[in-house]
Amino acid sequence: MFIGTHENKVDRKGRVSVPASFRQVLAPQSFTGIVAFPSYRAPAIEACGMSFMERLNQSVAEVDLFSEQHDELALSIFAASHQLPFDVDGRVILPAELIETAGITDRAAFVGKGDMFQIWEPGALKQHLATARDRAREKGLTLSLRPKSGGAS
Amino acid sequence: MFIGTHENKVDRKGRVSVPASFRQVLAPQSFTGIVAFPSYRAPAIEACGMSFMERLNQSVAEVDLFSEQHDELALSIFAASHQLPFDVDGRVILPAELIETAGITDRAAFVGKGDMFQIWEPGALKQHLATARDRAREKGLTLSLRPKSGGAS
DNA sequence: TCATTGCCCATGATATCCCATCGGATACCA
DNA sequence: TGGTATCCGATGGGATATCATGGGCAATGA
Repeated sequence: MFIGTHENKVDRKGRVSVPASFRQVLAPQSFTGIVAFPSYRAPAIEACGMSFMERLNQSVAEVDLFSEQHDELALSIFAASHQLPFDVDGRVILPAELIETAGITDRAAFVGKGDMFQIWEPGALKQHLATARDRAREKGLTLSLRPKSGGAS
Repeated sequence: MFIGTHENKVDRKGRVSVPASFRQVLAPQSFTGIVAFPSYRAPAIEACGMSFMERLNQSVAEVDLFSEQHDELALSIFAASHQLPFDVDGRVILPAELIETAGITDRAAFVGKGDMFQIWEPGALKQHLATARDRAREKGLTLSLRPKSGGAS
């Protein structure tokens, strides 16, 4: 699972190290790299491993092929996504499009979210976390825990 | 899996490079090239590898997976399909018929849809993506994620 | 014969590989 | 306990491979 926050440098070539602990999560997967796409609701990059995308693809495949719904679903998931392979040292190059949506310049913050993680401009992340915490407190947000059975990983 | 959007140039001879990442997906298949046919509902070209066409063929044979209407649709797809072999450098020549349905001139945008991909005139794709995104949001399209193959998550 | 298609090579831009360095954390030793 | 050695992850930079693209030329077919 992707856990914790790690801030890394984006070098002059646009490369940034994916945190080692995140790479370990992805290590068993066939594609050695990440899949990244713009977040719908925040100025951030969402990212996951290839196997997560395969799960999404399976879900899409259950919708009738050539239906309008299938087309919309598939496009909204895959069109804006980028496959970012690791180099030998576990770095990726963030495409210009994603850099812009997140407002990233020379630093990038990786935030674990369990199955996925996000990549932020560090300042924007700090603000976002602060407001998120306040809102959660205001609303008194709670979480219902799933039962243990079923073999969660 | 076909992921992401790639815009390439159509040269004077009508050749266009299929994105390298798409070629890699097709590499293990027997036919080194793509299968393309006009989109049923959009001004675009639908495309996939030969093995996906074979799956389509099997699905048509098995009645329970496809309704009769889909059967007709699938047959018309086979009729309108073109096999487009790669040249040595991974380019294909789009037939005039497909060029016209998509309104392509000198640029072609390849957009991944998981098991398949589409080829668009870049401007038309941009519009289509915008409307598709709005529609998806309007309808509140959601996707029930399939459980991991190993167990519930 | 001409037009088209497929093969081959050249080119520029970019990404990838490979190696060196640096710093923090831990392990080790006296 | 203090000091040092070692490991590992992050970072920087030069050399190389890959990709998209353009053009020449030969094989093919009408």
